[in-house]
Amino acid sequence: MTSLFQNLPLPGFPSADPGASDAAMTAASSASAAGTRPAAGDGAPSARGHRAGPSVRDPESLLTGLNPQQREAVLHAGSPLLIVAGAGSGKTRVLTHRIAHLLATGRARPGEILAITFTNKAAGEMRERVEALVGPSARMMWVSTFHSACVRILRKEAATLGLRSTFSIYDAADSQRLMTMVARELDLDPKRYPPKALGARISALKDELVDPETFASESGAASGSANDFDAVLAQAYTRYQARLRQAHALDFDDLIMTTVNLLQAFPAVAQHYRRRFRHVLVDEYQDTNHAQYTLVRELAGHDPAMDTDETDDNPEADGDGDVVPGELTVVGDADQSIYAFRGATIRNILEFEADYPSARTILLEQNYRSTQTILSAANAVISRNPGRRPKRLWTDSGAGAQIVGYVADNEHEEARFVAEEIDRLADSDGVRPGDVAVFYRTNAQSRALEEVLIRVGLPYKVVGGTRFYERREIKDAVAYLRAVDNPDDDVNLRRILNVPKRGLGDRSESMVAAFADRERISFGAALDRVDEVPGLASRSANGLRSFATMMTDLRALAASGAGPAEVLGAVLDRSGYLAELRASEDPQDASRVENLAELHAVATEFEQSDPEADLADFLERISLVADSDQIPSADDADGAPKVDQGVVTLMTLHTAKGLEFPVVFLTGLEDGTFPHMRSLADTDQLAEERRLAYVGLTRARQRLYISRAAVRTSWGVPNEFPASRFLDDLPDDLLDWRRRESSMAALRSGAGYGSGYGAGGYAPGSYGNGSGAPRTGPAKRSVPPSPDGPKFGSATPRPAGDVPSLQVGDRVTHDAYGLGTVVVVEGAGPNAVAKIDFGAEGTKRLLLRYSPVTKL
DNA sequence: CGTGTCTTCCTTTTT
DNA sequence: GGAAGACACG
Repeated sequence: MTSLFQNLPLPGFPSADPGASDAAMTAASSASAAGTRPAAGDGAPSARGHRAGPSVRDPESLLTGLNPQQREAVLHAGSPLLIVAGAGSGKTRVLTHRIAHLLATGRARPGEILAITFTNKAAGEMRERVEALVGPSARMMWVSTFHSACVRILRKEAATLGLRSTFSIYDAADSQRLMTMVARELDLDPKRYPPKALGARISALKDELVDPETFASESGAASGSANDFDAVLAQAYTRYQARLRQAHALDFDDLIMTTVNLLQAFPAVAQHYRRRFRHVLVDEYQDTNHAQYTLVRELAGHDPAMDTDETDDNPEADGDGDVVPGELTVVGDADQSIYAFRGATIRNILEFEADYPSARTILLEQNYRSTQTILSAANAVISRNPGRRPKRLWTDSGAGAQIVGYVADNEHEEARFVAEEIDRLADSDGVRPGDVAVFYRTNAQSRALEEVLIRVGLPYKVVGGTRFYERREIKDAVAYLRAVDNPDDDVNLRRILNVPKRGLGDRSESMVAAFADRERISFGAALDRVDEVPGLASRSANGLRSFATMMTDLRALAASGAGPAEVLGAVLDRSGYLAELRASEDPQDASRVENLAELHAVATEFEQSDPEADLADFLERISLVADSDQIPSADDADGAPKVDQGVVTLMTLHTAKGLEFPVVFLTGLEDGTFPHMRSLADTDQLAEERRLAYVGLTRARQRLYISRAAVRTSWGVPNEFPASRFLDDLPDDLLDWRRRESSMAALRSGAGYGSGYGAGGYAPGSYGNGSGAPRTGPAKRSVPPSPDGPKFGSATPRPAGDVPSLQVGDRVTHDAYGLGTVVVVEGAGPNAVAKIDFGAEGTKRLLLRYSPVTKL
């Protein structure tokens, strides 16, 4: 989110940030934090570092307590710097001290610093910590996410690009709706060209800075030599961008790409920012994609092949010629790169030295977070990744407790174990709920955990998942606000046209749309001319007219200076949205009302923290909130008046990056769950899963638990999963298994089902330690399910030898789908995946080990 | 012509 | 077990 610098003036005119509360937007949990912050403009530091006035801090004192490498990283000057920071190696400390040192020595002024992080939370923390070191002047730095920084630049320079400075920002859901509209307009068969797939490809293209024209010519679409899909994609991309432009909107990827385009097309603009940002610092560099990488280069200046040292007292090259490049510092860890799926490329960090030949690299390997046991486990897992630069974390803080392992029969049992263990730790070690985090691979896994936590009464919070801003009622309300703010925002306008129901269906909508198309105006503009739209039934016309009037009135209200909260109130009122929900019997609708009240509270708070802000500012802020921005912090009282015990935090492994907890539960360690099914067949993806495991393991400070469920129900069907291959990598002596195998496995081996397993089978007691045996499912399909075991037999894994070896064209039969033909085979052996066409049943992608498929 | 229910996908991970 | 689209009904 953008809150931390919400009120910073645009580039070039530094002034104080009134300190808008950073935690205010933490979605559902928002209510608490804001009120405790200093009011806008009172100039008091919001954090602990109470140094009145422009504190001139002794630079030397900033080095105390740092190890030699950290110290070096703080002091380095004169060339690009890569800090390879292992997990828990004090990276944030180094970054903040480096910034503070720059300021304290006068090498930089606050306004000359641009620090980029991936999450707003990280940005807020960094700002607070620098401020604690050097005082309020720190507020003049730009500390923000890539996306927020780009929004700021784009709003300032909008005119240069012929863009409205009040452009809307489309989030993922908006983009997809727009893509669907585009696909329909182009009459695309949604089976062959799913809007989602098109959207994903377009997003990837933007990450690579490929614009529609370039794609059309490079893919051959322009010359007709492209394959079908690319030709369609080129068309869709072009149209999608046109629609965005027409709506005065940018999607997430545009924010970066457009900024890069701006800087590249207008050297004067680029120079302006280069002159301003003498120090560019990028956190989590391993997660940058190509567009972000280029953006950094544009902002920091290309490699200083020049070695004219940029001396301390002449940081400004006020020449008329090229600006002397600023100093670039990047921090990252290739082992923690977990966003390749969305375009991040490790290349950026691996080849930093090639990109910037004069770069200096500093390695931070000493870990200040975890016990040696935890680090050894993490090292063991990550060292299995091929082609990585060797790096070994170490600590001098001692071995600590063993890692506790647990094999549950199913996900409910697993959750019960987690809850009981948290309870036990509270009694025996005084562990508070707030000290504990539970991680999982996919959001869907949170459900079983939540059920148990509710039952035992442990306070918890799920971070991410069905996010506040993705709930239907919130999206609806926000769509209203967006449409009020930007009359040309077709996507949002059309979303709410018939919400709540006003008798305006597809028919009316498409007529208006057709009219808008013909007149080359936006949908919103067409609404204001309803009377000219041909062929409308009078009932529809009336409905449309009163809708248009309502929107006009709401816009007038917003223009008259009403704050976001007031506009929101008016929207909910006049649209009848609230009335409809209130009248409903559905208990779900009651909670929707509550959520809307929550949104209203957020808006009110926003208004109070910043009386100047208008609707557009509010919308911008809520567009850029991230999951990790809602992580409960210690001072986030969240309605707990008693001694603050905090709450257990549930989140995905991805969200967990950058965080640490005294106690960590890593759940769902099953092949197919984690590593995820869809990555089993691909080495690169598997390597990323392994890094994800590494990230998860290294979050723990003192205690680490790993667990798996033998049977896990995913979308209705209980499936049996074998132990995760990552468990094999953990040295036996680090582990204390509380339960080694599931009841079923014990039954099988104990009851003599073990014969016929061959080398791949499990001997009792050998669970989870690396015997080097090939990974196979422990199950034999003929075993009858136990009473509370899986009731659906179709997905029981089988020993490696049993997996049918299929070839394209083979005829097969499936227990549930019947006869089919193999279309594609991916991978081989136990992890082979086949696409099979079952005719009327459709084409399915099946992991053969789990599928009751028989070759005919 | 609009609304309600039935079916189909789905789920990696996110700014 | 959920949301979005397809289809049939009023």
